Amino acid sequence: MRVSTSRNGVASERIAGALRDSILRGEHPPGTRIRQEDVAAEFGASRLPVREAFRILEADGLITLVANTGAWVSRLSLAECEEIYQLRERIEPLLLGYSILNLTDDQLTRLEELAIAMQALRDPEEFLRLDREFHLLSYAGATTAILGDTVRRLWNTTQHYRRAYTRLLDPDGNRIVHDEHHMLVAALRLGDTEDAERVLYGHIRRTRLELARHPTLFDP
Amino acid sequence: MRVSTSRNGVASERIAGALRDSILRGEHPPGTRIRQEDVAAEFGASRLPVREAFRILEADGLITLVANTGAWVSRLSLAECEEIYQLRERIEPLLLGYSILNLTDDQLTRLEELAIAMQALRDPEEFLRLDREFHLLSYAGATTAILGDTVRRLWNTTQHYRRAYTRLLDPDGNRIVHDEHHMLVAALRLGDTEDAERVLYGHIRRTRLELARHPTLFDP
DNA sequence: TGGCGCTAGATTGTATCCAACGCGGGTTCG
DNA sequence: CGAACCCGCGTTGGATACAATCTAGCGCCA
Repeated sequence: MRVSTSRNGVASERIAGALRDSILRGEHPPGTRIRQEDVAAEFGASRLPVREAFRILEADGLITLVANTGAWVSRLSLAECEEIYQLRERIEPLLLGYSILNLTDDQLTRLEELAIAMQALRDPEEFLRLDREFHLLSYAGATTAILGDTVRRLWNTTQHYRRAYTRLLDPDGNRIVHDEHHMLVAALRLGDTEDAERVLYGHIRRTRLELARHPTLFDP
Repeated sequence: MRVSTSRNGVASERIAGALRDSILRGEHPPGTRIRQEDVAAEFGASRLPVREAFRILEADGLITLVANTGAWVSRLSLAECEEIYQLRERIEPLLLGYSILNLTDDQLTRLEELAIAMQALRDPEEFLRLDREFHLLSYAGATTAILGDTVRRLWNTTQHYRRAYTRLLDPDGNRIVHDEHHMLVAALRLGDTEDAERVLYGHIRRTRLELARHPTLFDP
């Protein structure tokens, strides 16, 4: 999965990238209004590239545009979030299958490091970062374009709720998450596609069920 | 699945919608360059809303933008098309599962009409239109937002290649397609989710394998 | 007192104008 | 004769200026 580097120096894409990152970092929680002029001033540009950036982010599902009215950071209901997780359950094993046989030894080593490092973390923000790196790295062997982009979009739209969930979690109580990560690494090392896909499926599914047990995360 | 009607009168979205339709109708085959000024003149607008429309269509995967250079109607390789079909195999049964129990009698009747009507058609263009209506209607009972949009995007990006494939097909030789459609309708009528999902999976998978037997469709 | 309509301000949508970038043809030099 | 460079044109990218639309707050009236 090719990580789309800031493809070119065009302002609208730079702005879209920076805005995306700041939303993913949680600097603008769902429901926050984003004004064109504010963003334009922040980046020293006119409102024109900002509008194009908004279109890009709308397509990413990160913001919601209403004509003649404005832009807001997208909000998910619990039902929508479950929908996305069910999508992920079915898609990500496929992507992993494309990736598994092309992972290098260095990447496998890094995956194992990440799985170990995550166990010791107490800061939810750090966990979120490493967990994202872990899973996206496990897809790095896939050369697919559409599939990879789709998965990354699903990760992005749910990032805020993953953060909220991680926050209220006991850092020591989610041992099963780490077990699953280690099982995944083991299967990847063996090149055991079937096992890797099944572990990943269960990992995502379990998270979906956990999320559903905390509906208040989705209250406005 | 809610069909997104032209949400509002904003020029950029009207233009995007009209351009999308004309691409889906095959008026601009993959690889065709699309100039901002031409489109602006066609719609009696300035280039500004056209640029926003391009961003929308780029996110749809219908056109490909290159900074400072231009926009082209997106082209798919065989590998990418297979990727999309594998995605569809996994996603559309899920969407169908959301839909099946909410389909009305009228919708089921219409589905049966479509399945019958398609058998008699000799014009590939007509077949394409009805086949699309058939499948999207079978998802009409689903209230999901993200899932429905994702599926529609996958249909849109592959539309041209479905057309090309349909064209070189003997109208009488694809009897199995119609059998599958009828089996699907029967399962939907019974509310047999498992059977409906399996038939749909096989339908999409078989089409993928057929496409793979015609690699020349994807030559530039 | 509560609901409705109106107006002023803010915010978004569009058009016109200028700058920057890429591509292609022609020329020149090895 | 071929290849590299350079310049000019066409196309896209961006900024400013103006029009259209929405929201919020106020006053009026039942």
